[in-house]
Amino acid sequence: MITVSFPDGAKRQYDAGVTPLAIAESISKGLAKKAVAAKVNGGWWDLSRALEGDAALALVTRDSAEGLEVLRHDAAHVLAQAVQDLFPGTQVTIGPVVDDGFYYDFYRAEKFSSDDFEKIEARMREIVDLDLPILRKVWGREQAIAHFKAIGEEFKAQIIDDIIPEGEAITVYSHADQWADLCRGPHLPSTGRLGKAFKLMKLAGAYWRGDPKNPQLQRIYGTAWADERQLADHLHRLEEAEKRDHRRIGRQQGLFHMQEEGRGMVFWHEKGWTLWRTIEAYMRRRLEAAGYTEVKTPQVLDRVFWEKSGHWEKYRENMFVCETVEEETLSLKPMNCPGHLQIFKFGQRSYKELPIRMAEFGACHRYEPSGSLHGLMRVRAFTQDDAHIFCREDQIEEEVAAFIRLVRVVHGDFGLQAAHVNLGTRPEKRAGDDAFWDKAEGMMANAARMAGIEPVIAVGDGAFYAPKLDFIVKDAIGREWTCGTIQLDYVLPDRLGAEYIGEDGAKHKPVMLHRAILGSFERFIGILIENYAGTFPLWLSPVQVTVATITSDADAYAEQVAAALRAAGLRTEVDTRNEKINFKVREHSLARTPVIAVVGRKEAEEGKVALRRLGGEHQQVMSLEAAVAALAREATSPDLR
RNA sequence: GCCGCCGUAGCUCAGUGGUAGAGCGCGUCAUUGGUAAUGACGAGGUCGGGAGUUCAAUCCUCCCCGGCGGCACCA
Repeated sequence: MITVSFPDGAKRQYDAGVTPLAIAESISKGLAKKAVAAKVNGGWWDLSRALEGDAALALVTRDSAEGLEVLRHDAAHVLAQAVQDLFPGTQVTIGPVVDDGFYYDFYRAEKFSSDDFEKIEARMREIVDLDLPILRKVWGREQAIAHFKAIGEEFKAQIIDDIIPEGEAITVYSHADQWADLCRGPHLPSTGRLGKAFKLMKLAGAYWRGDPKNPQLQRIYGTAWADERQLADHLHRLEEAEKRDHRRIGRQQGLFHMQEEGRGMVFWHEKGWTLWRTIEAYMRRRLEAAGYTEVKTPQVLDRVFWEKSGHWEKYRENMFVCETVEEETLSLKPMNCPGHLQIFKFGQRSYKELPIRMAEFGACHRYEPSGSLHGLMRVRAFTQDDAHIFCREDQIEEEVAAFIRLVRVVHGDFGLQAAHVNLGTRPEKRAGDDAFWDKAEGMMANAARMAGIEPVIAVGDGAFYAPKLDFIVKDAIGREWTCGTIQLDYVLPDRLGAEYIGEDGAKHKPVMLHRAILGSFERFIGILIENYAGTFPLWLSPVQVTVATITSDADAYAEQVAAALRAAGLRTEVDTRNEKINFKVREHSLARTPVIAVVGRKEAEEGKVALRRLGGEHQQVMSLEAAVAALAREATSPDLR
């Protein structure tokens, strides 16, 4: 007999060799049905794998996050079997679980097409219906390599050879005797338990082990859920997210466009640019209040300059380089930092001036790989809300902490919820010894704690010269975006010879903090469009009020109303077209105008306006003065409230 | 950059080996209507670009460009 203890503290006796599935059945039929795997003494365990000794057992059910992972992993295996059944000669590689689903990478000379999905899904459903038992076997290393080589699975053999450490048990899971895959597990007791709430989603290319020098594989993505309802919900969420796509809304609302002669470059139309300028004016005020000064540095600088900064050597591939008729070689700036250092170095600096917080809305150009471009999210010409804080080492923590507080306020003002803060620690390839990194990472973590935040450690994610903090926010539908960063830098000030005179009269090197809150205006506006789904709050909306007339008798009065609103700083348009009010209301509502001020003969006579809020069903009739005052108050930027 | 898919009117999309269609939008005219579509008429396309096959290509083939989804990249 063995003793099995449960998460709630209960203990029960079973015969040795009992399986978690049998235990689940002994507790309740429902539990047994919902179970997909188990945790034994904290580690994953198959439901059908016998327990030989005392154990702490937790059953994992299909409706839990961990249970879904097991399901998805099995879905990947069933996909792989289906593909190999239908397309003999296809080699399998790996098939992990990802957010919302799974994928499997295949190697096959012929191309898959999404037209094949239907056939593959049908075969997957057959495999589920067959309810094949999933069997776990432990093999010796040589046996496993020999087996996979013998059946032509070169990639699998390579995984064992290269990735799995000597001495580690090699487990193979099979679907009855039909199909087998190298896998760590755990897996369901049989394929029937997977259910049919899965769907193949898309086809993509991927490199074997992520390296472009390796063979190109074909990746099939799928999604899988505990039941049909969850699958339907997921597909619905995808549709909703697509409706928020900033490229679509940007076109619909006339915010911006891009065209092929300027890949990765944005043509900002009037409304989009208004949004930009509103954000910029807001940021300028926030920065000024936080003790920043603003500068502007050249767009194009000589090659020699970039050689000194190190960019010519390290960043050349991403730079837009141009030649002049006088045979100079110049480059558009990919970053603002070297420029800011020139301003710092101009004349002599005293420790009394530090910290210097030097901001620039710096327009940068980077030659990004063509395949990485994506709407406003990844562009080749962008404007950073950049700043560099030059300070003494003992000022770092305080500056970083103050920055974190500023970031939080700004993100909140744009309706973005703080998710977490990542501390990127020492990468493999790095400058500086361990003592330096210990100290630098410690300072960043400390600063975060000073601002009331426990950072999440992102191992190896730091810059090569120092650690950084990245700020992750959540948008209105729960998607996460990395927005805002602060990076420590001892290297560049040194390399470009920045110094200040200390209290002791000697020269010292300043430390530099690179930081951005929005990142780039382009990307941030893209995020905002998706966060608000194009329905911007009043203070941000490119058009805040549209004055719409009912009859042409009110045209003159409408202009008067608009003039009063504009005088109060409200971005106002007038619609005196010869159209019915229904038509105008519909059109301006679809255009997401926050306020429609309707004026007809009655309002003109009484000096009133009828305000209709976007999405609202009622109108508020009030005097023009009252409307102007109310709207002006509501439209106030959050930093001025 | 690599792999796959896609490219028809301003937008969303249908369609055929015999030089094209819808809805919305746009223009003109009529209509002055009280809170989510007034009606009539009209204009608008080298079917992404180039080459090839064919009596004939928007349709088939190849190359190029671009878009989309991934991968890789993001000192």
